[in-house]
Amino acid sequence: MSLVNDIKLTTKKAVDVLYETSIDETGITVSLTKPEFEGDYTIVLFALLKPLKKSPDVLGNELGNYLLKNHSDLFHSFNIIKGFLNLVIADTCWVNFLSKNYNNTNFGKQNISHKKIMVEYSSPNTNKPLHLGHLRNIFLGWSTAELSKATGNNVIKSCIVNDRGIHICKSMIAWQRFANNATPQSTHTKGDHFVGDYYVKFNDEYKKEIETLIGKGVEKEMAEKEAPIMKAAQQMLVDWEAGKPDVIELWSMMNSWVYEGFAETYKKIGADFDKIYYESQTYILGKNLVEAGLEKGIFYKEDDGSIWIDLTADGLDKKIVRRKDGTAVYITQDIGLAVDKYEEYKIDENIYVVGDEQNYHFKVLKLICQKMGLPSAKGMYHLNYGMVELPSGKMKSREGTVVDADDIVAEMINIAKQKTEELGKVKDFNDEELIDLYETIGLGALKFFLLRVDPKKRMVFNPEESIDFHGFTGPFVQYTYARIKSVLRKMVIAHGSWFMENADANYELSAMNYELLFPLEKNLLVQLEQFPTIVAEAAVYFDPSKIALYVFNLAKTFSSFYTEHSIAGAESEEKKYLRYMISQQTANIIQTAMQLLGIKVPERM
RNA sequence: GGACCGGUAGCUCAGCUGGAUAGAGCAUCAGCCUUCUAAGCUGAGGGUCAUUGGUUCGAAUCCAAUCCGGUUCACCA
Repeated sequence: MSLVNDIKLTTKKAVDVLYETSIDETGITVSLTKPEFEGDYTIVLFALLKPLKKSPDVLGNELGNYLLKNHSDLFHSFNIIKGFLNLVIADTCWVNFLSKNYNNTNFGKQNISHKKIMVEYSSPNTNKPLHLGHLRNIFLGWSTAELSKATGNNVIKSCIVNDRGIHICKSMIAWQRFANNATPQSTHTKGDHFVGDYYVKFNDEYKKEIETLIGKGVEKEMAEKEAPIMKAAQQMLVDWEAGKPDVIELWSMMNSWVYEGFAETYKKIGADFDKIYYESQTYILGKNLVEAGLEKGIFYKEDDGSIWIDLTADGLDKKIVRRKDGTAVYITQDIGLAVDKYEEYKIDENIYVVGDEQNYHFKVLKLICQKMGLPSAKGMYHLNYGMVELPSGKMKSREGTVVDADDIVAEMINIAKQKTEELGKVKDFNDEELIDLYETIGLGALKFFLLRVDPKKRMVFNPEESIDFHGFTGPFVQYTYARIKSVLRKMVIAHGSWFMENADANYELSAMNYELLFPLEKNLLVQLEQFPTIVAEAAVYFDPSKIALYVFNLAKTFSSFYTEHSIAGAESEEKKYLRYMISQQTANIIQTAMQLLGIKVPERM
């Protein structure tokens, strides 16, 4: 139970007793007291004035006096400024909180929700390597899943591999024609990059063929349709769905190259999945469902044989669900997959982490599932996020402006290496420890950068200015953690671990009085206490940026505190224990918060 | 054209379920390492919260209109 909640509930009770009026505690606004006023938390009285027919001063005084008298364990004093009732929380309350939780490495994790949730993320196409946009997706999906777990849910991380479709056929055609049987091994190229090169090659050839046709006097639109290489790709898709052995063989071989490449990247960035779906396996179920829907009259057939659904009555358009040549489109397999997931896991919620450019697609998908009466429609939620853009605008693979995932990861790690070497603080590390540290910092910087902004908003990445290691960044938080751990190690050496681990027992709570906590100590305690609330909020809104912001602010406050007050050399034994406990809990929370973002923290850096 | 999303400091972003004088980081400038790690700390400058109107005790926050930017409405995925 959070302190803010306690304040709300006691206030509700106070109003009940004092005025015999029942109010909803969610209607009580409790906020942090502004630094320029005395107090920790503030009850905003305006909303209560009318129903209780009181002036701000009278209500504030009556309420304040009641709270003080009946909850002296919680409140120390109060003051009223205009319509704001500022409450000073009792120091014993803070210290009790601290001694109860400072050694709990799971503090912040809670058991308040019990749903079965699938989070689908990453979901790559197997025709090209991952790029920066995928990284935002992956970090967001992974973190969201962990946040959901941290509030008690049973979470299944899943991934749909888009391993079939016309785009895959494009790489296949290009490889057939231009590769001379080259392989990733023979060219020493990472498999996903290798296949991606042929996807690019296809588009180059396609463009050339269009130009040739236009040169012969063919209309542009016609040329795009009739280019031989495109025809070949389309034929290959038909052959694939028909199960033509040589096509299937080529397809499996090229996909296996891509999977090897992806596996390497996933391992590097710490992505993992409990269940992997392949579109090549779900699309048939989708096609069958379309067939069934056609019989039920949910879909209709055009004269050319294509199958559609008319959503104009719902304010949307008509949507194709099967091509005239009988092959499945993107949405066909998504219908199948939704059913598949539900049948196997009976999930309460089915979260799709997919970019906001597909908002319309998911609106349509959910609507189709609803119209088909599928139980899986209910829990569908499209967790959409904004695109990662360059200062010049959208990343475009055709213009070569895509920031490759492997490249940016390698670059971040390299920058971490350079900076670490410049600072020269870990000269005694062996090679293994160094590599580990560079990865921790480099990936920490990258993940934090991508997770610190509201997922819903599109974000700009400027490759010219490399990602910062100062300020609101992963390395700053990691550095704060390393500094805390350094102090804690020294204190354990000086006092012995048993002594420090039982700091609360050695600390005389009774000696506390209000003047004892310095502002920075108090600020830290206030922030530490809020952590579980932040975790719950971030989980509910699927928003890791709330964690990033919180942990940064915590680290910032700690850094000020660290500069202002000595921990190991505190002015009294009491203060030493107090600050030890504060430091210990801050470290624990930083570690937990960063873990929820998928970021490791180093003991030294 | 329809639908949806966004516009806050030079730049990148918080704040948006209405509350006190709108906050961070970067960049700029000025300070701080014989004291627990300076990837740090302290301070300064920097704002018509796109515009206009409305709702009310109170609006960056809610509503409407307008302007600007984006996404989408594919027999691509």
